[in-house]
Amino acid sequence: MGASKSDSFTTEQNEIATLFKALSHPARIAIVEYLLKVDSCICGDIVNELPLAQPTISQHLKELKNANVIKGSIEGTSICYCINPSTIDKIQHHFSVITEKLKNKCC
Amino acid sequence: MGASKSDSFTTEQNEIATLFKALSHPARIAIVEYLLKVDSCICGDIVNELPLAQPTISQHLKELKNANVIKGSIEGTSICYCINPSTIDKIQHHFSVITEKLKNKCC
DNA sequence: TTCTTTTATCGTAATATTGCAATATAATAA
DNA sequence: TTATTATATTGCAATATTACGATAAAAGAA
Repeated sequence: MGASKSDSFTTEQNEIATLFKALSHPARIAIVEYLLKVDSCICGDIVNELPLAQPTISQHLKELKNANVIKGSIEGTSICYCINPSTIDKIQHHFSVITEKLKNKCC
Repeated sequence: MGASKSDSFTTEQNEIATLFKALSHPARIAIVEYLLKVDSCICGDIVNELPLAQPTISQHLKELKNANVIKGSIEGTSICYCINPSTIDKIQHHFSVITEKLKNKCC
């Protein structure tokens, strides 16, 4: 074996895990931070900003897009990527539920 | 190549990525959810709860512990695992910073 | 049209993750 | 002491991820 047994878990568990996986690489964190810094941007900017080759960044952008962390829209010759606020909300909600459950509990 | 170029990114970027990586597997999400449900628990409970073999769960617990998502303390013959609230706080803070930056911005 | 720019995809090598059987370790019970 | 119970570690096969050179595709410029 070696593949994760995703069938054995709920859809919700798989979804939130997929979301976290999208954010589990420093390059993708750096991309999100850069998008936040400049609000929206052209992909070429990211290629100049990060110490990775263009195909690698394109691949990371694809993963972030698949997980709905970012959105991309064609703008002339290049593509404008930006953060998808609803996904950020979703993650934040997940943690606020955890925080709520942690209240009045100790170990 | 194949290894992630973590040297090329900041310590903070690597730290938060490592945290997300710990939460990027449905089994580990299920473990966190179970710990929240019962507050604290004995590892054996988790083995009975999840559709994975004992060594696999032990491995997932180790990863969660390494990332400080959970804490484990010896309690007689078994080990009591529970959520580490400060790590949850750290992640939540990360997202509140993002949410703050997203305000007054649009794409 | 051809050239240039921007981004995506393909192919592939290096490395990491996942899962589990077998085994080891540690602590209590008999 | 020898079980028994609970958890960890080892070793390994299957699979996934990461990175990038080469190449393709798409769109505007000359």
